[in-house]
Amino acid sequence: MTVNWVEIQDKWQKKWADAKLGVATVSDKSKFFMIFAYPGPSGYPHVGHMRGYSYTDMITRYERMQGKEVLFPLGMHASGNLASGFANKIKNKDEQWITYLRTNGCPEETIPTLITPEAVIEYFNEVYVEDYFKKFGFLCDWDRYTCTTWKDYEKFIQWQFLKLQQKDLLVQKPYFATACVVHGPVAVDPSETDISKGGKAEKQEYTLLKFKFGHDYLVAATLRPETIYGQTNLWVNPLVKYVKVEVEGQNWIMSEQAAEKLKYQKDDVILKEGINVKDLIGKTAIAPGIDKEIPIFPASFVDADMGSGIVTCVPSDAPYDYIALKTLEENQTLQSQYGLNVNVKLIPIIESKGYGEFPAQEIVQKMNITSLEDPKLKDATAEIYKVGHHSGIMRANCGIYAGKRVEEAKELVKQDLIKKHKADVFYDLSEEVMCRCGEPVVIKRIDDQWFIKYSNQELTDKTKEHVASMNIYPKEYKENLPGILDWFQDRACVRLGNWQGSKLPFDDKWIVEPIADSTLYPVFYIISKFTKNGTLKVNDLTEEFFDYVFLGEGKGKKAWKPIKEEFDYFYPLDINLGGKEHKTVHFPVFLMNHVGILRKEDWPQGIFINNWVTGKGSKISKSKGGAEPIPQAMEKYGVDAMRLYYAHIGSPHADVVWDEPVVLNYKNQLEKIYGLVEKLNESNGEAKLIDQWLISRMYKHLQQINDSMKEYSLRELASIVYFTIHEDLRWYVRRGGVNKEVIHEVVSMWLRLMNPITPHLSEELNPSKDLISSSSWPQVNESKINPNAEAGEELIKTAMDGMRNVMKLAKLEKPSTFTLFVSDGWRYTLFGILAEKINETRNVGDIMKTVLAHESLKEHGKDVSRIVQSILKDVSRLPYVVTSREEELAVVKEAQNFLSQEFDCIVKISEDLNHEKAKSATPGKVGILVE
RNA sequence: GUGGACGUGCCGGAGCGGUCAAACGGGCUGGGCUUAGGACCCAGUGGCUUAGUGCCUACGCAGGUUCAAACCCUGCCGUCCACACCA
Repeated sequence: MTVNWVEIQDKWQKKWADAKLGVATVSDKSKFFMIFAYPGPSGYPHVGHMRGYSYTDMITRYERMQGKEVLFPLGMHASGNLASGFANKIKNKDEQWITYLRTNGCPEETIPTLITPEAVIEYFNEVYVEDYFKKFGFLCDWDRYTCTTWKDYEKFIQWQFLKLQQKDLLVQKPYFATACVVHGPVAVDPSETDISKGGKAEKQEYTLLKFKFGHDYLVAATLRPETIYGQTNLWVNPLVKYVKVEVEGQNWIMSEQAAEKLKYQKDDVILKEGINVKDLIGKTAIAPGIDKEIPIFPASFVDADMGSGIVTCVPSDAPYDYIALKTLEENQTLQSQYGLNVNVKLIPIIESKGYGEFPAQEIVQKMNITSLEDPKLKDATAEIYKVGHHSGIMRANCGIYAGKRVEEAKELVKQDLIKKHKADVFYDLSEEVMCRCGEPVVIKRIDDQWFIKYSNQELTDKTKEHVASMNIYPKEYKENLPGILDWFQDRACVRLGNWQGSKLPFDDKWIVEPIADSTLYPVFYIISKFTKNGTLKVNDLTEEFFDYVFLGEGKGKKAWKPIKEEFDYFYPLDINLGGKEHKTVHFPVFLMNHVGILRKEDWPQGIFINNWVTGKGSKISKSKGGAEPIPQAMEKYGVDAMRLYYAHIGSPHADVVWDEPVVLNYKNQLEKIYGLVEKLNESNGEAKLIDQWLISRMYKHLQQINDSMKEYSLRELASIVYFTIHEDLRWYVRRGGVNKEVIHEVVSMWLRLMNPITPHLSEELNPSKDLISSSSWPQVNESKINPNAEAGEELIKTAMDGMRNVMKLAKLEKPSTFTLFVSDGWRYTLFGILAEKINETRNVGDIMKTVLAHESLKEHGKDVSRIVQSILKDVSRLPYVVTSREEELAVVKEAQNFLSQEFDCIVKISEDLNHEKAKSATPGKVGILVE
């Protein structure tokens, strides 16, 4: 059978739109407001993105069916430089990107127009909504769609920053930013949106040690200031060009490259002259902190691009230093070339776990490293650094730091040296980074950088307290959040340069940085409706207006009343859903801005974290595949199959792998269901015993679903609806169920349960005119839950198994006659004394307590455990409620009918309780005799 | 480094102290249907078995708590993720 999914999708999406199902208005119902972290215009959404988005639609559909007034709005986070990055690639006719646009269905004539950020944003505003969200069946309130680069949004952000300032949550202080030498600040991260190279680079804080050298200073950059006590000499590289520069009135000597970088971090770095390396080697300098004169030696491993191009040598704890020293000691030619007499004694300074006095020496010997070229040196350094940092204790010769942990001493030594002007701070990148424009990226000091004061103790405490009352899924994240909030420090919130975004209201050279302008925005969906429909003009969005609507301050104009009413109705936000990448930045700032600015009753109520869809064996990415374009995927699998895949393949809070055959399986499953429902609809027959079973099962499933949906366990919902119920219905059909009324009742329930995950299928299979998407969730009817009916089916299944087994053993192809011996099991009463307890509770622990407490069982002594186990097994098999033997036999009669058909043979029932087969049968089951 | 998560059958993944040789899918094997393939339907899929759903061995490794542990505790090994102008 083939189902035309595309046609079905289009048909129902149109009907939903016509019925305006997504439109949210103030009503007397209770409300449900949910969003997902809006996307940015970085490209087309891929199968990974659609996962979390789909969850939002599933949850809001579920809540809508619970009778809530649902607000599910959407927007585009276009701030930052994603759009300009995108536009630049098209402008530069980047083949890869143009192909990417084509494969994703961008019309040929549109491609050349996407050369400005504005055009890119506009294009994606359209594409996201029309080709992705609507096509995925999302029931959003499109009247509220917003984009962060629109004028009305800017007004809102400016208000937000005014409030932050008024609440003293903004501060200006120096900042060391990663910046392109031409374009200003850029983001250095693995996604490489701003840069063309070096995404993995880290900003490292070096301590710049100043070695007195005559009237000048040699400056050596180190990541381990605490090791100054072990310094034996300085390293310079004879092949590196060194220069003398004037910095803050002093002369510093460093590599030319370092001086270049330092210009961005210090004022007035004036180049004075080049230095001849030969004038350095063999001389001495005064080491800071220990005030000791140490020699300057040559070493080839010193890199002009790293740090200052001068390295202080600590051979006891730095493998490179140790090997370099060894090499030099053994190289008499080199020594005499520079007139050196190298005879260095190692100084033990750190007590590292598992190592002796000289960890560097030890590890180098252990790893058999003899040359500076050995790549293992890197690992050795990392290992020593790790052990030293982690477990190290400063030894007795380390002055006032003796006995302190390395971790602690590091910071103290640094601070102390800086205070005494014997050191400075220098930032550098751990590897080379290039801007998209081809210029190098450096670390640049910005003096008047604005920060949001997330370190504010009151704000942090209030937020932590609020988190405790929130609904957060998964719960592990709820436990982590307080820690994250404590750790969260002040964060730069504006940037200089040509970015998309809102201007800072009181200092308009700054553009609000994209993370800072996406923190409080759920409130804006209240406003966007009115700016879009013309009720509000951009100029109406004054501080007074926002204060009135969002904070309830002031009297407000009459025209603002309905807007405030909407805000008061829909706020607070019930759930904000976002990927796990948002855990440490987006969600904390989202919370803190709400807490910092809004009234307590408007603080968010919930967070839902969804994990990723990964490619097979690797992260999903545009180049590596796995990023199957959605339009093609929708056609190939159908939207419902994809939604079901998302819901069922794994917990929302675990990563899953995008695996085509698996998605096809889900499509297949849906088609099986489609076929089954069609077949069921043709049924028109008698009521049978099995009807009660089916109805009972359905209500039990519903109960279970309702239970798990309290936590939005979409996987559980999917599992029951698409697999367990499907299986039940197949059994129903197999057992000859044909009751039209029952089928109608069950299918109608089933379709409604399907709506959150596969809305199109549910509508398509619905015979009635009313939309399932606007119907209500089925109600549990406990009186229809019938344990006896279920027990009966259990018996039939067991008898079937038994018969099959017996046939196999007797090697019978087709026996003529079976006799079923009904054991006395239904009234079987484990040890007599337990009967009451078992009837009272099915809880094994409770039964257990009775067993253990009972005198007469003590005789079983040491073997209690075993007895307990056997009792428990029997408990589990006792089919629910003890009834009369007549009822028992009625069920067996049912089995008799069914089994004789199934096996095409004669099935008899014997009531002979003394027959050996009846006696040997497990309680609650049947003994079987075959002839 | 800091913080977090995870490790179950041929595979994906349930189970979160007793109804567990382990749901549900997939794969594989056998049977049915069919001209054939696909789809669909049925059965089987740790080992041994005196056949009684009985015994044994299993849920990364090693211990511990308990009448009872895949599930709780401790240590170890391994995998993955987030860490601040990327949203």
